[in-house]
Amino acid sequence: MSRRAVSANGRSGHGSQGIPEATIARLPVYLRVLYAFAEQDIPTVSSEELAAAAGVNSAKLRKDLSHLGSYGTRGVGYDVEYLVYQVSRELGLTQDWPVVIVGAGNLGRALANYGGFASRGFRIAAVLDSDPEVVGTQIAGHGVLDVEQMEQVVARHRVSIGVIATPAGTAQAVCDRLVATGVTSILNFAPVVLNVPSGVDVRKVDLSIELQILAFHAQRRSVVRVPQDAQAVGR
Amino acid sequence: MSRRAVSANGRSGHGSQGIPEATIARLPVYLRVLYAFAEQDIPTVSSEELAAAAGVNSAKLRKDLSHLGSYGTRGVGYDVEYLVYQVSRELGLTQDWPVVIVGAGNLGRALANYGGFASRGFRIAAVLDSDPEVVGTQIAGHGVLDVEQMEQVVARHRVSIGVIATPAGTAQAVCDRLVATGVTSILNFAPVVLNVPSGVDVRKVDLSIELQILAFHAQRRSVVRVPQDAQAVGR
DNA sequence: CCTTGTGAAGATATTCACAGCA
DNA sequence: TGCTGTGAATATCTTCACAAGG
Repeated sequence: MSRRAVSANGRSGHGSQGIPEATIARLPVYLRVLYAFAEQDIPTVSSEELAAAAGVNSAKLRKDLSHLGSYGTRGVGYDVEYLVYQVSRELGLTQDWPVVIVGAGNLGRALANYGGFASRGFRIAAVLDSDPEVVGTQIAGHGVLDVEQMEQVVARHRVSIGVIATPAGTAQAVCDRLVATGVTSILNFAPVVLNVPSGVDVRKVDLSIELQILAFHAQRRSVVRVPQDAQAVGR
Repeated sequence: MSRRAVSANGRSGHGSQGIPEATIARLPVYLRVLYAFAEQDIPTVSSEELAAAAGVNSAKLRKDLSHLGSYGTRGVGYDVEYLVYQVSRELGLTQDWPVVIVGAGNLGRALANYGGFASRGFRIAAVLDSDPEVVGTQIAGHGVLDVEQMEQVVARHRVSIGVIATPAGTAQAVCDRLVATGVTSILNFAPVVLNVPSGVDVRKVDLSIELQILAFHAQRRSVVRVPQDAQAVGR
């Protein structure tokens, strides 16, 4: 799956320390499901219900949540509102994260228009591109700026998260430049392995890798006909 | 990380059996790097070189490759061409995978235009949408078809991989319908947990989850100033 | 009672370190 | 000699199963 750079054992000084990476990766899913429960005005959920909705088993969910603290009530379950707050806080979503998107092609446009982007904590500070044809056009309410303005944009909006949606060929150069301006978290959609100095966190989203993993399993299925129930599914 | 449904221990009859899931997830990266070496006409690579380019450590790379067989030469390294072939074969990329994309919004368009899509094994059989405004328009050389034609398209092109690029609200319905027509591998871009019967493999790509994981680490970094070298990076 | 929180067991994954072979 | 392939050691993650507690 994805790339992780920072070793994540910074051991925070306050309450919770050393939350496992695998747990971190699931918290956003729990959070989304919790919001769904909240919207239906459901006040409390059991680990069983939450787990089912999130597609994991309940022991795992309980252990995950136990890393944040003891926020449940035995015999009852978890208070939805309260847990939303605690998970949000743990993920750092109680603060605002200005994001800069580099690359205003099809993908950049899709990202800028993606609803879940603006919601809950993330805000597009700017969309940048190097193509003079594209610079100046309007995308999701943002005028596309020239990539030359990266330094000013990052400084002015205190951007710490950069999204790379450029072609593979320019991704490393864009990345270097983002890092040079002080961006320390990068989400990379270009199909290349980025080289970054230590202290910079890179995550990768790669369509073709996902497809290839699917192909592997599909092939496997068609080669050996799997016995009826030698399969497990995420509920 | 991502979701995996099939338990993947089908134990194939021929040479290789039981390749770990973590290894499978890295093979596409190795493959991409190998292609880059091949393009530069480099005939052989050591595990050290390959690992560096792929952003992993060399012991891991060697162990990964050892699951496919003994394709290296001690004292020399791996033959690039040969390894490309072996990895491709293992991933099932020596055959053609027709893919149907459901949802022709910004994201669907971006996916259809994504170059790496058409390359190496994957072929867009059709792009479907339910919006009469969109049906009939042209995307990346494909006329958008009505989602009502899903069954015919899947049958005619023997599609086994479906990509869901619809809004969250309709994703489950689209998924159910794909499954009903016989699609057993699904790549989901909608921010929902899909329910599928056993035997169907779902992978999820979720922008906002990746952002939230980045936010967690970014917050962590800003709260506790990490000692200079208590960090490890993917090269 | 019912459900959380968690030690302990088990399963996977990573890394080390070196034997074995070209 | 140099690099692969791999047992053994370690670290991480998942699952079980039950004590603790509202």
